[in-house]
Amino acid sequence: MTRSPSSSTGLHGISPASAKPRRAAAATPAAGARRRKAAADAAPAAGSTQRIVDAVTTAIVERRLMPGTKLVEQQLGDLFKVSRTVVRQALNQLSRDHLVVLEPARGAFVAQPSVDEARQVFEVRRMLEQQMVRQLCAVVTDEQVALLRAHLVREAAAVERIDVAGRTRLLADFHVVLARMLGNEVLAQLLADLLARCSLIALMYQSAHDAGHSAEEHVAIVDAIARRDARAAARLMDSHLGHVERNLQLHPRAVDLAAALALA
Amino acid sequence: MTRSPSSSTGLHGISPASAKPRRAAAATPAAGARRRKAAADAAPAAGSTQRIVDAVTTAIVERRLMPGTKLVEQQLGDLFKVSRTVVRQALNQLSRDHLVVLEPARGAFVAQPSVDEARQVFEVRRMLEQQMVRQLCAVVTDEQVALLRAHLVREAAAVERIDVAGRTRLLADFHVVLARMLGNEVLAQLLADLLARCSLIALMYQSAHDAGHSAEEHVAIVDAIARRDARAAARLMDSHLGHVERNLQLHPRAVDLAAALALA
DNA sequence: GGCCCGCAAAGTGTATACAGTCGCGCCTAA
DNA sequence: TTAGGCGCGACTGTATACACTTTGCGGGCC
Repeated sequence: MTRSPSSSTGLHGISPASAKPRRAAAATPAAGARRRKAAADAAPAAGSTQRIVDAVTTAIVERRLMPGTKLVEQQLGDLFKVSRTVVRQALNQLSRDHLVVLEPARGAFVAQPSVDEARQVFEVRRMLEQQMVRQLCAVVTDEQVALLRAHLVREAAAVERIDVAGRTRLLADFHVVLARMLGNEVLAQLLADLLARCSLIALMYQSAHDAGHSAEEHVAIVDAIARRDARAAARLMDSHLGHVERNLQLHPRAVDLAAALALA
Repeated sequence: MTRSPSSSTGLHGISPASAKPRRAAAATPAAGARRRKAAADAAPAAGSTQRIVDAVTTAIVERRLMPGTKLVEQQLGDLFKVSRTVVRQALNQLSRDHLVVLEPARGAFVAQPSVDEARQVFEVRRMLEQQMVRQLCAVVTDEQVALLRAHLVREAAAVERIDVAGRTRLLADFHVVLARMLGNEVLAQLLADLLARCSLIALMYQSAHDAGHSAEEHVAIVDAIARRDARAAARLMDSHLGHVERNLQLHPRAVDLAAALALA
């Protein structure tokens, strides 16, 4: 199977499409040695298109681009010093990830996931991840459990030092790591997709997502996996996702706008 | 939420991306009020890009484009009377659906899913669909059951008259219809994605996929759903997917090429 | 005073032009 | 005869140019 040598087994940014090989700049003469990379953020030497995708993705996830914001092509092109052609490719990829919405002849906008969509995404996650941990209990090795615990340590550290960006990424990556341990790349990428959408959702409906609580629940899940207790692991994962979803303010939320307008 | 008014509730072609609004030709002068919808195949009056995506998708699924075939941009552009720009957008979408692989600076090729990938796709389908039918049993209405039975009738008819293309589409759509009945569009699109990949996989590793057998199993699943027997439905769905996967020749299959070469 | 029409600026959709890369065949030399 | 290098053709990647659509605004009309 011809797969490009990207995708180290380690965790990466949230950006869902980034996981795949995608595109590598070829014809750009001057694109060789642009290498900056702040933290563990955007892949440094990716193709022009991917660079834009990553930048916009992290910008959205880190709340620097609010939902509904219009993304003008020429504007982005100027910022990244590329032509609209490349920008359009990036926007297409982003729309594929449901992070931006393309309105024909009107432009690209940062997506505003509806409450329904949010619920549906969580529903799918519950289906997938419950089964995932259940199966993982059957095949997991002690070394893998150790890797999970190492991840939990990093999570705790990020929570401790109030590193919002890092902790968000780690909390999401936890779920992708679980998928990878099943050796199922398809599942992992699917989940990465869903997690990116979850980030955007959480961003819109966030009330007070207690990161510490999530981290604790991750610990409990890993404990269950370590005991190979499939039943408990599945139940814990289910309740974990339930907590995360319930922390969002999507449940009752102004059914009639009369009340909402009265407030304003 | 602002959703374009596409996506009638009815079933559509297999093409996974097609489900989404995507793109509607705007700048084309002659693109005003073309609305036809012949069978349920390729939408005739979609945007230029979508037209190409649909055409290539059905071409792949109907075995008119074999895996590994190179898709030259200019060539497609000539065929569809559009510029390479549009063709490239279409190829990008197709690569997003895993139906074609884009090799940087080399071109686009019809994907050749590996055995591993095939197994992973089926694994994910099993996870999703087992839970799906289980939940469906809890909420399904009698009318929905009637709709399912109607679908089964169409399946049987297609099997009867040996309409290969139609029957392939209907057998796949069955699963998407189930997803839609949960009211979960996210799940439905995810599943549509996976099903398109399955079509390509089946195409590569097809031994003797007995359509009649699949149709019968669909009947059994619907029966279980009609009885609201979640346990049985989940079990039947699992075994159904197991049968489909086992019918593919991916399991033992020439581990060392010595034997393969000896045969040749 | 309010509504409708038309115009101009901004922005998207598509086509075309150009630059760089890959692959293949030919030609040369051992 | 064969291995290796070189050049040319074909094709991809990117930038630019142009056509069309949308939209905000101002003036005329009711």
